Parts: sequence; structure tokens; C-alpha cells
Amino acid sequence: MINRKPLRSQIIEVVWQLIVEGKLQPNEPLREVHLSKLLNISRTPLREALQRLEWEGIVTSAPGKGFRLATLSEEEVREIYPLRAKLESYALELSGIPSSDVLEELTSINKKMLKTNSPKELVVLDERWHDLLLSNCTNRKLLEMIKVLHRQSQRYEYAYMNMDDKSKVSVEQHEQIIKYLQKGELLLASKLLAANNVVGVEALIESLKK
Amino acid sequence: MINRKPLRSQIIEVVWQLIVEGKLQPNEPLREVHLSKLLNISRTPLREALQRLEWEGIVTSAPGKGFRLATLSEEEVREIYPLRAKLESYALELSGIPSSDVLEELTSINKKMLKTNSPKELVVLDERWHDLLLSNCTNRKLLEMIKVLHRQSQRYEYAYMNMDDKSKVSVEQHEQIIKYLQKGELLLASKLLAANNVVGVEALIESLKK
DNA sequence: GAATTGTATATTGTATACAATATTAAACAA
DNA sequence: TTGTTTAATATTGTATACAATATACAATTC
Repeated sequence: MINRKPLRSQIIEVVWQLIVEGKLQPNEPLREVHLSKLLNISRTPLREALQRLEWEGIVTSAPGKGFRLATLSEEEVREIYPLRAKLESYALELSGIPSSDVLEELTSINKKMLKTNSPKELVVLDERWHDLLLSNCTNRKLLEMIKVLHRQSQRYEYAYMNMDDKSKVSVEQHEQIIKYLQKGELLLASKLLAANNVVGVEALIESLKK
Repeated sequence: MINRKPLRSQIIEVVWQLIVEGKLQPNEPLREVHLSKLLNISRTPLREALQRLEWEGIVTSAPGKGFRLATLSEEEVREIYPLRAKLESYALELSGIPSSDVLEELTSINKKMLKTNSPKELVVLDERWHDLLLSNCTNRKLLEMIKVLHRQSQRYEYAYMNMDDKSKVSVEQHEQIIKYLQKGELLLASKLLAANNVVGVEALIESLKK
């Protein structure tokens, strides 16, 4: 079976990579002819991709002015992370205690997080950990919303990812969450997961201010 | 100042109206040439509008197969409403106690809900009531998500809106929520708001099964 | 020099054209 | 009849074209 992906979804990922790699800066205009030449595609699917990113809150647009990369702001951080916290802890409660296989895999990812010293890999692993933790949740709408929030928060994390001590604390919290789950303490795990989502917010905002 | 809206956002509203009025049926293919002729626009902004509705969960699409109106299902109802409950009660907690002006307006809308016997108007008033209740919430991402969930749930409500007793209960709950807020009981109000979001879910599913 | 108008250029928003794929049904064989 | 192949048609996906708007910059006035 051949995988036929629409161009727009491929473009979304490529543009996302450009953002992650810092090739595109916050508030930078995203000119359609320029970008479409760069990616060797026409403007139509590019616009579709940019509109999708706009709905995800990564890109903004004004009528007649076209698209630009959204700015980063303290206010947004204070919206995204607490909301992530709320949604993820709810999703965990819905998921129930994960299987022992999943718990093992969670432990394994967490160990990798401790070992790596690549901040970029850390972000990837952290997302994988959270996704896996919630993989048993059957509320797909909830999971979609969480995914959008992940992208939004990752934009900040890629931009300011030198926060060594934050990651240490986070990994320890992950461990503790796993322990709670092994003991069947779903609610405690959920509470700690919420906390885990907002750890480092203040540090992030400090970096942001500079 | 002249209000310049892109075609796509106008199209979204028109297509939404077609859905609400039952002119488009669940799972019905949305053919681009047909729709664009009907609305007297080209396919480009129409596709943009349909993609937006896809992201909102109102429309589905498969590569090469184009768009169709999403089907209605019990599973989706059981995802949407509890999520709405969670998000709205959180938003209310963030909003704090509304001003007395807002509380008055909430009472007034609620009275209209009691008076009307148009199910369609009831849906509109109910959304207005909930929006106004949360209008003081500063977390815009949260409000956006709630808005999307409102559209999703409204699709069901427009399709099966003969539930007289449900609306009675709902209006009474609204009253009680207002009373709690007047007494400064934010948390109780928030709890009841959550309950208000899931009242009628079972009745809705009953109608859905037929 | 600062502000303002006019003109050229760039950019977006929408429409159309073209190419690739999917659907239909018509012809044919088992 | 039932199923299979093939051709015709319809539909989508992408590219391009055109029109409307925005931006930049030079000319002009004060």
C-alpha cells in the first residue's frame, strides 16, 4: 500500500522543522512566493498548510497582510502550560493505569532523558513520554487538543532550551508518576502530571524576558 | 473602518448554516464544484473553508476522496460533552465571579430560554449564555477550544432538538449557577456548570440510536 | 528637512487551468 | 446472473493566472 499524503501535510512538517531549527524567527513574515520557491511547491498547498498552522496558533495572519510567524509572549506561556496541565491530568484519569509494558517503556524513555545532553532530543523524548503515558485514552478530541498544545509549548522549548535543572526535576517527577501508577494511585499520578506540566514555566518566562 | 473579511471565513459560516438547516446530511459528500457553484465562489477559498471545518471535526476528508460531512456517533457525544464540561468549569474558575451586570444579563437570557418554544433559538440562547458566563476568562486558547466544542455539540443539538424536559432542567441549573455566583460560591457554580454540560447526554444518545 | 501625494513594485486573495486519481457503467467472459 | 476489464466521466490535488490591495520609494509641496 502506497502512502499518499497530501502535500499540505508534508509542508506543515517541513515548515515546522524550519521553525524548530530557528530558520524562521518569531514575527517574521512568511511570504508565499518565497516559501513556495524554497520548498519547490505552488502557493495553493502552501497556503493550506499555513492556514492549518494558523489554527494551531503557530502562525498569525491579517487580511491583506498575509502570514507571519506568531510572536512568543509571557501571556501565551501562562495560557498554554496550565491548560496542558489540566488536559493531560484529565486524560490520564480517563486512561486508567497503563499496562506494565507501557510502564516499562515509560521508564526506558525516562532513562534516555537522563542520559542525553542534547536539549533537542530532550524535547522529543519528553513529548514521546507524555504521548505514551496517555496513549490509552479513548477521547480522541482530548488527545488532539493536547497535541496542539504540545506543538505550541515546544515552540518555546526549542527557542529557550538551556534549562538544565528544569529537566532534572522533570525527569524525577516522571519517575514518581510511574511509581504512583505502579501502586495504582491514579489520582496522585494525575496531580503530579499536572505539576509536571508547569514546572519550569517561571524559568521559561525569565529566559523569555531577555 | 470597513470590515474586510476573507471569503473563507464567510464561506465557513454559510456552510455551517447549510449544516444547521439540514441541507447537508451527515456523511454526505461535499463536492467542490457543486458547492462552489451554489455559493458562487471559486474552489480555492471553498477548500480553505472546508479544511477549517475539518479541523473543527465537522467535516472529514480522505486523500483523493475529498470532503464529506462527518457522521454523528454515540462515541463522539461521549467525548465532546464531558470535555466541554471539564473545560467550561475550568474556564469559570479562571474567570472568577462575574460582574453584577453580567449576572443580570445571564438572568435575562435564561428567562428568554424559558419563554421560547423554538428549539433552534434555544440552542442559540444557550450558547450565548455559556459564552457570556465565561466572557471574563483571559485564557484565549481555552476559550477557542470551548468554541470548537460548542460547534461540535451544536451539530447534535440541531439534529435532535426535541428534548423538552432537558431544556427545562438546563434552565433550572443555569438559575442555580447564577445564585451560587451571587453568593460568591465560585467552586459550586463551576461544579454545577460541569453537570449542566452533560445533562441530556443520555437522552441525546437515545434519539441518536433511532 | 518633514510631510504628502503619486507611481511602481510586491504581495496577497481569488479564479481558472491542468494533471492525477477515483468513480461509473458498458462491454465482455465465465 | 456474477464478476472482470476497459473506456468514459467526474472529482480532486496542484499549479498558474489575474485582479485587488499593500508596500516602498521618488517627486512635490510646504
